[in-house]
Amino acid sequence: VSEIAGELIEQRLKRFVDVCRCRGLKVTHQRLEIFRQLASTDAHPTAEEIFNRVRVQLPRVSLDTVYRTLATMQEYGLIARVEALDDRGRFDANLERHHHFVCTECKGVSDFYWPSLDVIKLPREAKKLGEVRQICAELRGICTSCQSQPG
Amino acid sequence: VSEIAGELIEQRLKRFVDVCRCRGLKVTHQRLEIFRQLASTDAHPTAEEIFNRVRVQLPRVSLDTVYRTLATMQEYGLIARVEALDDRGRFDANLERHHHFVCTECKGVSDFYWPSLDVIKLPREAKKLGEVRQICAELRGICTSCQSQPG
DNA sequence: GTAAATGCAAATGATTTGCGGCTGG
DNA sequence: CCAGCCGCAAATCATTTGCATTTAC
Repeated sequence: VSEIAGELIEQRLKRFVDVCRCRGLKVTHQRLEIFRQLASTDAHPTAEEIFNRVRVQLPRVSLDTVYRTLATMQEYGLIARVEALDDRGRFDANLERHHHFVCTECKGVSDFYWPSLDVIKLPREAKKLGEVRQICAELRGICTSCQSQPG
Repeated sequence: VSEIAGELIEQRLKRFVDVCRCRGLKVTHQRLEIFRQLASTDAHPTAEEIFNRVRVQLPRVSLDTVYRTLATMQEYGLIARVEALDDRGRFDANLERHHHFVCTECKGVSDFYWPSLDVIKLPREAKKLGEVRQICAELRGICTSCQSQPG
């Protein structure tokens, strides 16, 4: 979990605004701020975490707007929804093909890249199940942060 | 999604009863029937689906008992909980190390085995995130059944 | 007999929705 | 202007919990 470069945030925001304009989505303060918060982190926040951050800038925003906005953004391919180990949905503005490391201790999710997985040979048995479009890897283990702070 | 051999079901039930006895879990009708239903399918049913099947044999069973029982069984390593594409939890009596094929159309989950994934070289980047204990692969695509029945 | 398990009903927590008012284009 | 968006409050859906009763061992 680290900072996202301001340059990358700007680039993501630009694309966001462009896509909204092209597709007829209104660029409201709420949508901008929700997207900005998501684009500024790689921590895969939940809707509630995003809500709490957006609140600082827009105190009148409501949690249901955050949910509605995240759902809309996902529909339009502007963000991704991550299925994590705990029950709540988590969101991600990183749309580059990547995989997840999930800490079984703190439930934190980190991204990593693994291009060779896209050209790996699948077991015959798997191919028989259907047409495979994507291979998603999830590494489970203990993150460095949890290793250093036992308990 | 196919039938499970009666022999395998019996084997799973035997282990279930043995583990319950050893660990002091009472072998109730409800627990037996819930486990039997789960051991008899590879369709990764939800709690509600299991409830509906168990109901046929035990009409007085309640949904909360099914939830409680599934949670207990998971704690004792008797079954596994599967995180799927939709929101509800799904359960599995197959405890052999395996991976999942998820159909993005019908949300169905199928098991397959991929032993070579356990000895694969991880990207350096991934190793830096923490101690990897397990690699879980999820293949996403269209299952043969959805391919043949378009719509 | 007794602790654990169950059924019932009510609570919870995340997410969704109906609706009247607000606002970006 | 006005369709789309928002905030509010109430609904929904999966899952959990408190409690009195029943049951496996």
